[in-house]
This record gives sequence, C-alpha cells and structure tokens, in this order.
Amino acid sequence: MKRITIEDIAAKLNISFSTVARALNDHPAISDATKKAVRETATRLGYRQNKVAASLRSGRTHIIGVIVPNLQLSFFSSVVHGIERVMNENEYNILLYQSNEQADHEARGIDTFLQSRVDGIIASITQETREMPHFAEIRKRGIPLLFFDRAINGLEVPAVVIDDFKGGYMATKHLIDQGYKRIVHINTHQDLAIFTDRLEGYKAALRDHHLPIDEQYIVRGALSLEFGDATAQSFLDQGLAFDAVFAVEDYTAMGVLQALKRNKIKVPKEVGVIGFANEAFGSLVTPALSSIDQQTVRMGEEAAALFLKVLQQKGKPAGTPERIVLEPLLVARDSTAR
Amino acid sequence: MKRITIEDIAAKLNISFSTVARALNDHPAISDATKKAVRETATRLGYRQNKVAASLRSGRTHIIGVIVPNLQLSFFSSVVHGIERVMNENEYNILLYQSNEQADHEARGIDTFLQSRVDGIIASITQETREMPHFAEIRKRGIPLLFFDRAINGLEVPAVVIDDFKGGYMATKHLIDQGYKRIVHINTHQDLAIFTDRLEGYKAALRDHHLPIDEQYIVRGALSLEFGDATAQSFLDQGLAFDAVFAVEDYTAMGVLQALKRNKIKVPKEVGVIGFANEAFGSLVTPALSSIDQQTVRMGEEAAALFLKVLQQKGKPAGTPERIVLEPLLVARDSTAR
DNA sequence: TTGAAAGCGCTAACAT
DNA sequence: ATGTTAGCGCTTTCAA
Repeated sequence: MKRITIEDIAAKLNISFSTVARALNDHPAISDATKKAVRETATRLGYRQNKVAASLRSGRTHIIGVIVPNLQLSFFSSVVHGIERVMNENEYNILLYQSNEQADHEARGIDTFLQSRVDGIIASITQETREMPHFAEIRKRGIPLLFFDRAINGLEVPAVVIDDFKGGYMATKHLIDQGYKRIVHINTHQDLAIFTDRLEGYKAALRDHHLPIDEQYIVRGALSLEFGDATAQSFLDQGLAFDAVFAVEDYTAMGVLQALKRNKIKVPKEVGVIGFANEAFGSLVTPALSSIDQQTVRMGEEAAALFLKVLQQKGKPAGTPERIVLEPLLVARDSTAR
Repeated sequence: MKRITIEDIAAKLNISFSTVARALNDHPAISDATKKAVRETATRLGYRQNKVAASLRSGRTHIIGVIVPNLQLSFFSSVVHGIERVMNENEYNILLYQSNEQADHEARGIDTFLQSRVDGIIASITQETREMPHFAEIRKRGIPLLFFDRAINGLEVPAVVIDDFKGGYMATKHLIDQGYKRIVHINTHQDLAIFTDRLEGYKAALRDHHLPIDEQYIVRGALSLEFGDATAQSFLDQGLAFDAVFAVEDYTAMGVLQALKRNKIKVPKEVGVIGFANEAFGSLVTPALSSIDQQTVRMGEEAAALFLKVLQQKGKPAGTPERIVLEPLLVARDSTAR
C-alpha cells in the first residue's frame, strides 16, 4: 500500500504541495477555503504526516528523551507517569531508556538520544555516575537538560528535587515529638546526595533537640528489607538500647518492623519506626508504617512543566538554572503513634 | 556549534561521503584501513549519526511504540520495564504513551505512532476499547502489532497474555483444597476478558469440585480496597455465611482482609482470602496475602521477544499469529493457610 | 494568497 | 574498494 504524501493531496486538488503543507500546518496566509479542501482530502485519503521528514527538515523532533535507572521501582514509574502526562498534553512524546543503574549504560542511552535528535533530555542519574562527559556533551550541543531527584552537583542544570535534608529532619523530629529518644538511623553506602542529605537531616534534628549523635546508631548497608531486619536484630542481640528507628527507605523500615514483631517488641509502644518514600504497602501493613512522602507524580509533572519553560527560553540569556525543591510530606501512621 | 556530518569526515579524509557512510555502517566492501581512519576521525570530530535522516531514507526508525493505560499501575510499569530491557538489547528504542484508559486518547497515541513511523506497536488496550478502527489501521499499513495482557478478541494479532481462566481456577481450587467451601468471588463491572476469564475459572473450579455456584456469592463492583471492605462487611451484616473470598485483584482482597480484621474474624482460620496480581504489599501485610502471580516482567520480556520474531518475519507468509500464554503462579501465603 | 525551489543528512542502487 | 547520484517527504525562503 502506497503511502500518501502531501504531493498526492496537491495533485488531487491541482495546487502546489507547499500550499498543502501550509494548509495542514494552519499557516495564516492560506485561505480558509483551501485549508478546508486540503483537510478534507487529507482525511479522505488517509494521509498522515511523516514526522521523520518534518523533523529532518525543521531540526525539531518533538521528542524528549527520559532516562531513569529502573522503571520497576515505583518511584521512577510514578515520576515518568507524571512527565509523560504533562509532556503529552503539550504535544511532546517520550523516548524511554533505562540505565539499569550502570553509568556506561546511561552513557549509551544519552548517545542514542543525541543520535535521535531529541529536543531535550530529562534524567535521573545512576548510583555510579561520577564523571559526566556525556552530560557535558548534552550541554555543549545546546540541548535542554533537566534532572529530577538525583542530580549531578556542580553541573549547572535545572532540576526538580525534594528537600531530602528536610525530609530526614522531619522524620527524626516527628519521632522526637512523639517522645522517642534513642533513635537508630539506617542509611546506605550508596554515595548519592539524596541519601546523605537525609542523614544530615537526622543529625540536625538530634542536634536541635539536644540529643546526642552516636555514630554507633548510624548504620549503613543495602537498601533492603533484609538489611533492616538484620540491623534491628543485631541491635537487639548486642543489647544496644533504642526506642526508635528512622530508615532511609520504606523496605528497610519494613524489615525493622518484622524483626521487632519476631522479637515481640511492641510498635509503637516500645519502639517507633518511620521510613521514607511512602510506598503503597505502608498504609496496608500492621502497624501501618509512618513515612515521608516524596510527591512522585507531582515531581514528574513539575519536571515536565519546568522543562517546557526551559524549551521556550532556549537561546535566551541563560542565568542561573531554576531549581524546584518540593516539600517532603510527613505521613504519620500507627508505627510512630505513641 | 555546527553539527558534524559524514561530509565533514569525508572532507577531512579526502574521500567521498558515501565511503564514510559505508565505513560507519561496517560495510564489507570497505577496507579495514579506511574504516579505521573514518572511525577515528568521527570520534575526533564528535560525530554522531543523525538517525532522523537515516530513518527518512531507509524507512526504518528502530523505534517501537508502546501504549499502556497507565504507567502508575505496577503491573504496567513492570511489563514496560521488561519490554524496554529486551528491546534495548536489540537496538530498539521505546516511544511511550499512556492512554489513561480512554479510547480516544488511545486512538491519538496510535496516530502519533503512525506519524512517527514507528517500526511496530505494542499495546495493552483500555477498558473502553470496543471498536478498533485505529488498530485496524495499523494492520492495514503493515506495521507489526502485538498485544499484551489485554488483547482485542477477533483481531488476528499476536499476543502475550496469562491464562486468566486458569488463574481463577487455581485460586479457587487452592481455597477448596484448603478446606474452604462457601467461597465468595468479588469481580468487576469492567468488561475485559482478563476479568471475566477469572470468573469463569472460579465457576469451573466450583463445578469440578461439586460445589454449588450461587450468583449471590458473585459480586461485581469497583476494583478497590474500599469495595472489598464494603462487600465483606455487607455479607457479614446480612448474615450470609461464607468461609473464603477470592478477589479478582489484590487491593480488593486487602479490603476484605481489613473488614474481617475489624469484625474480629480470624484469617485464615475462619475465613480464607486470596487475591490476584501478587502486588508487592501482599508478602508484607499480616496475615500475608495469598495471590496469583502474573509474571509481569517476564510478560514484557516475552512480548518483546515475540515482537522481534514478528519483525523478522515481516513480509513472510502470515499464518495464524502466535499467542504466548503464560502460566499463572499460585503464591500461597498465610491468608489461606488453614 | 500561492508557487517554485532548495536542502535537511543520510541510504542504496548503479557505476567505475 | 570507492565514487556518483538520486531521492526519502517534508519546511522554509524567495518570488510572484
């Protein structure tokens, strides 16, 4: 089946193909009568614009590359959901890439984006990303770039993040407000600002409330239910007294909850537990898990909105790139309801 | 900054630009020396192929359109995760679109895909999709199409699904095997085969085990925790005896669990509960929720693999489209452990 | 208000 | 083993 082009429409109507092109693009200089005729013929013939040809000529694809570590994590799929929704409303499409938390994979993805001539790139970097020649390359080519959640410090790029420091502070302060005093914090070895910021928030809250910061009560390991469980168990085994746990992430907190239950320790009466991320399971477990909500869908929507703004400003005086910092939200549930 | 093209490389090396193109595409007729020189120069100049131009000329974009109802549902994001992973390994990129469960939105997405000249489309239809002129259009244009999970019956299209009938049967049989006899089934009004098949599986299992099928025990409503809760409560209020519930979906089952707990009814001793989908929360709640696993990531991987096969066969004798039916997996946990 | 013509950067058929 | 040439289907400038 031969594909219909604007030339076919032009031939049918005995006008030039550039008039057809203008009519389809709603060019102001074309008469309404011509536009109407062109559109009708286009529909009748089943014409569909060839965006590839249009992109080659115009230099714009109306495609945004979105690269995330892993779409199976609900955090990222929620953000991408938000990005796609808003971009879609604004006539942009999303080219999706998963970096799988590997820097080389990420570099390949960005290379693909550049080759595909995307109009812009939205990224959340991998744990491994240290050097950033590929990100620098994006800038050098003048392609709009935006980070969300995990941003590269030092690179002047607009970003949408949440205030992880504040989140860590809020979680810890909430525990303190509920009367807990010996608060264990479980973090990770991963060297990402989002995690170290939460730790700093924890420390600041303790400091502000004149509670001691004990390095023994700051544990680092894998982000997993198992590590949360093992950590709580190890504290119990060693007889290290504690009356609350702030885990850097909900699954870890869930592990703590399971270890406590196994050891017949009452939550929230004897020990309070709070996580971070507000995963779907938090409201369903018993006791319901307190957490910090990251406004994931909103983060995606804000990222898309900011991005559209950047696209419009393209070429304009740069200035300091905008940085949107979303508020973390405390979700207090039973696990801290002393 | 001027963009580098193959002509720039050709000029630097005093060869023709088509030799450069061949060298970059590893054409067998080009000498190794030339290839080496071309590649080095390309790297040195920071050349990046313009895929848009290549696509316009070759007619192939190496882009697959993927359209799903909503990426925020873990089912779909898991499948898309699997699809992207496998497609990526095979040099295909994913153009992502959310239909938001609206048929007209879905039609627009497909239109965009056609305009973007994607090499193929992978779709899971909306609840609303009844007529399918846009899907028929895809076929008419000879663009490979594949459905996963939610397929359109009657359209001869390859698909990857799970055996929902068998899943419904397994869930019900499991309850029966555990000694439950009065089994309520909560389903939905949504007229999708995946849901009616589960209902049929429920009926068949009852029949095979000589248990009565009582329409009063088959309830239809929203897919939500609230409806599960309300349904269980209503059975209790009416004094309708039951000793098990098979919910068509995990959140509904979770609602049932909550209603039973509120009414001090012991699970699994007095009433057994099983859901469907094996959502992440199932293993974390108390009692842990039994469910039917749908192998979501695998579904995406199989969809991508089958799709690659279809792409290769393009133009070959058609025959009956392949249909991969994945086995549902019983995940027996505490909520049915009588 | 419309037409003519150039060209975006490649691929691929044909020629040497 | 390499060069020449003709488009792919549009957008956009210039001309009428």
